[in-house]
Amino acid sequence: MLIESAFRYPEAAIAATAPHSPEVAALVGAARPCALSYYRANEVIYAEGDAAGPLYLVVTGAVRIVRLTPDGRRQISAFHFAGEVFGFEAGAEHQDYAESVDGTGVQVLRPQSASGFGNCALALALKSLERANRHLVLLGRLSATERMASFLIDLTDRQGADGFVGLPMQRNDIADHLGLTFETVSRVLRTLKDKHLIRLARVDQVEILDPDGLSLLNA
Amino acid sequence: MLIESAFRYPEAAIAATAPHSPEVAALVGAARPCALSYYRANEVIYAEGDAAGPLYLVVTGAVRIVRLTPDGRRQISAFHFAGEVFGFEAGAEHQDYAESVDGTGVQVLRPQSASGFGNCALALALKSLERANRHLVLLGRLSATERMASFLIDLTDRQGADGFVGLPMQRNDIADHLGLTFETVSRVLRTLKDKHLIRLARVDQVEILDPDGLSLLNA
DNA sequence: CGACCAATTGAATTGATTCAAGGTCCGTGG
DNA sequence: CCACGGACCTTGAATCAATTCAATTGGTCG
Repeated sequence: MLIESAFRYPEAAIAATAPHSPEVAALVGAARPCALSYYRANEVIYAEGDAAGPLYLVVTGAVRIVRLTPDGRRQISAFHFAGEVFGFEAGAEHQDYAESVDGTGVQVLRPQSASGFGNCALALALKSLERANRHLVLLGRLSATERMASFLIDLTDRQGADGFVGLPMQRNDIADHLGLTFETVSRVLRTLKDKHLIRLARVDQVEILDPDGLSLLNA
Repeated sequence: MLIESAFRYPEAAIAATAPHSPEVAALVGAARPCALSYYRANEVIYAEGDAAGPLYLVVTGAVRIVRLTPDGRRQISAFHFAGEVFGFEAGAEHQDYAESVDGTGVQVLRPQSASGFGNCALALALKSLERANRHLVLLGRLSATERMASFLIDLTDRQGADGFVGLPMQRNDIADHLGLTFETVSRVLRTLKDKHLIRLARVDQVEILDPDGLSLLNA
């Protein structure tokens, strides 16, 4: 949907491979070695209509998975960070877009032994399904504040950080992920700040001051 | 969550097996024969915390998949009808409830050959994922009217009916699936009726008068 | 420095909810 | 057979959370 070129990068430019979960390690083992691609911000990794098949491992950076309504409204079904796998598709063609959020290194995974790959893929597909199902609750039943609290807690858990959470995506992306407008995202962050639950160290970095307080808002 | 007993029923009481999709047929082939259970309305098929593993094939009736927030708000992540498979779970324990909506026959599927079963399961798990992702767009970005139109079109497609759609679940269930209140569901159905897009033959049966008109509202 | 894009903040609007009556349907018991 | 009770559904009026519209501020890059 945006700029298209995805040029190769010297592997050295990509940070040391993130530690993988057992499921990801198994999948990588069952895949044959493929290109490691680097994308700058807002490039298309695959588009709606592209042939599905290979999976993708995020090595560095962040990826957003995007669906558009016919009239252009946007829903980001998920973000993926280093160590996570995306690209699952039921049919022959992708129904969504995968785009880099920031500078992003992506490893393509193609099946080596068909059966082994499939079995590893199942575990990860089920994780994606679980994620999606939890997000359905968020979109269907949580208030704006609760959505943001959930999102921040989720990011904290996945980034395994020290109380700081990176927000590499812009407010608009967060809004389209949480089913809100970017103005509301901005306002909610302000109220969380006013309640001393978070601190906005930078526009793209949040410090979690009170994880328990945030959890109470979570749902 | 509700009444617990699930008694066995004579197989004859259950209508002739619905024609299965190729994926479902393959899964049934790779499963060892297991109990066919009958549930009356609003019984629990599995609960949050129950051990995951087996899959379930809906033979007759309808099933709802439910998640609850800590304070009791409810999101129905999916409905399943005859010929559909549910019960996918990433971890060892279910994170949601499966409940019968009306009188429902369910076939339990347990792996016979581990690998064959897993490969068949992947295709169906991906279908569930695709469904969930489409529902994310509905919850995140569609208006109440659009949600209802989408829901009715989806049911039409899945029930393969002649312009009539059964609504075996009550308004409250529809609301908790579409992220609305039951009053809003009622009101939206009224406005669709006033626009001559549908007719409420009975409270649980909708006639689609103008599929194209509905599709225009779809998104 | 100036231009541009993203983020914040404020004020007015609105779609959906909440609260509150009724109405309909159906099974049960007199 | 019909009256009653309860569960579900419909409809109306008032409210509210989030959006829309509109500036303004902040940050980055040539």
